[in-house]
Amino acid sequence: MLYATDARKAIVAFLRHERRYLDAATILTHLRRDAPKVALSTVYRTLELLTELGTVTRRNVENARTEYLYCGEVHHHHAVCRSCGRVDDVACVAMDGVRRELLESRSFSTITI
Amino acid sequence: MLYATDARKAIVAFLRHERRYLDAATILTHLRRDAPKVALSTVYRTLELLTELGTVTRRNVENARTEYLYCGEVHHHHAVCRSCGRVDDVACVAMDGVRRELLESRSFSTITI
DNA sequence: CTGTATGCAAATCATTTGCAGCTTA
DNA sequence: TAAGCTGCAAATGATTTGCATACAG
Repeated sequence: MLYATDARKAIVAFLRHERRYLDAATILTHLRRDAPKVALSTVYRTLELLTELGTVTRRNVENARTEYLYCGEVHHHHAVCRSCGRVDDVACVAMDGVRRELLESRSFSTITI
Repeated sequence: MLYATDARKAIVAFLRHERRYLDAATILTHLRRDAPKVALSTVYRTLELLTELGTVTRRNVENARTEYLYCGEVHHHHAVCRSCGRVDDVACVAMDGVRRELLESRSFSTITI
């Protein structure tokens, strides 16, 4: 059984509010406001859990770091602004044309976007 | 001035032959055959250099690792096989349709693929 | 109460860096 | 020879793990 602890609530609430990719250390820093004694390891463990639950996605970036983004449970895609990092949801169906184009332009048998 | 050292020659030759993304440790292991005393730090420094020269591209993958791929100097794209990791070059022009599709499907003003 | 989560510190793992000695041009 | 490399070992930085304690259900 999963426990709804304060640390977890705080992390989810924060990620849900900040709709952009963030790394664990940054999340911890922002968390200090309300939950001052949360440990970095707890942030990592929670992010790992949320990723498994499908509530959060990760991406690997430069300098051997990982960034996390809240994205609910329904499958969709993201458009990320290169200057401010803001993330915009893109409906699944909106990618169909792109997929078709890729399939036609070359000899791919399968394409996963 | 750049020196054409044995370590560098061996690394470039190997990457050129293995047309897939590999991490530094793996490259070193394969290198041991001909050049047994090459250090891991030399592999990293060489990969860094080759990346700056545009001969190699990097990608960030799971577990805080970086993988490198030999790709010459001419700008192009890659199609990567998910099962064997083999890489196929995709001419720049072949991506134009994809770019156009993306521009039309949503309100992007700029797209870099 | 009992299974889960947490904080803390120590352990890992990939990558980087300092430096004295070795090579290439 | 001199500028550029190299290996080695130690330093770094992100992430993970062990463990005894604290907490949710």
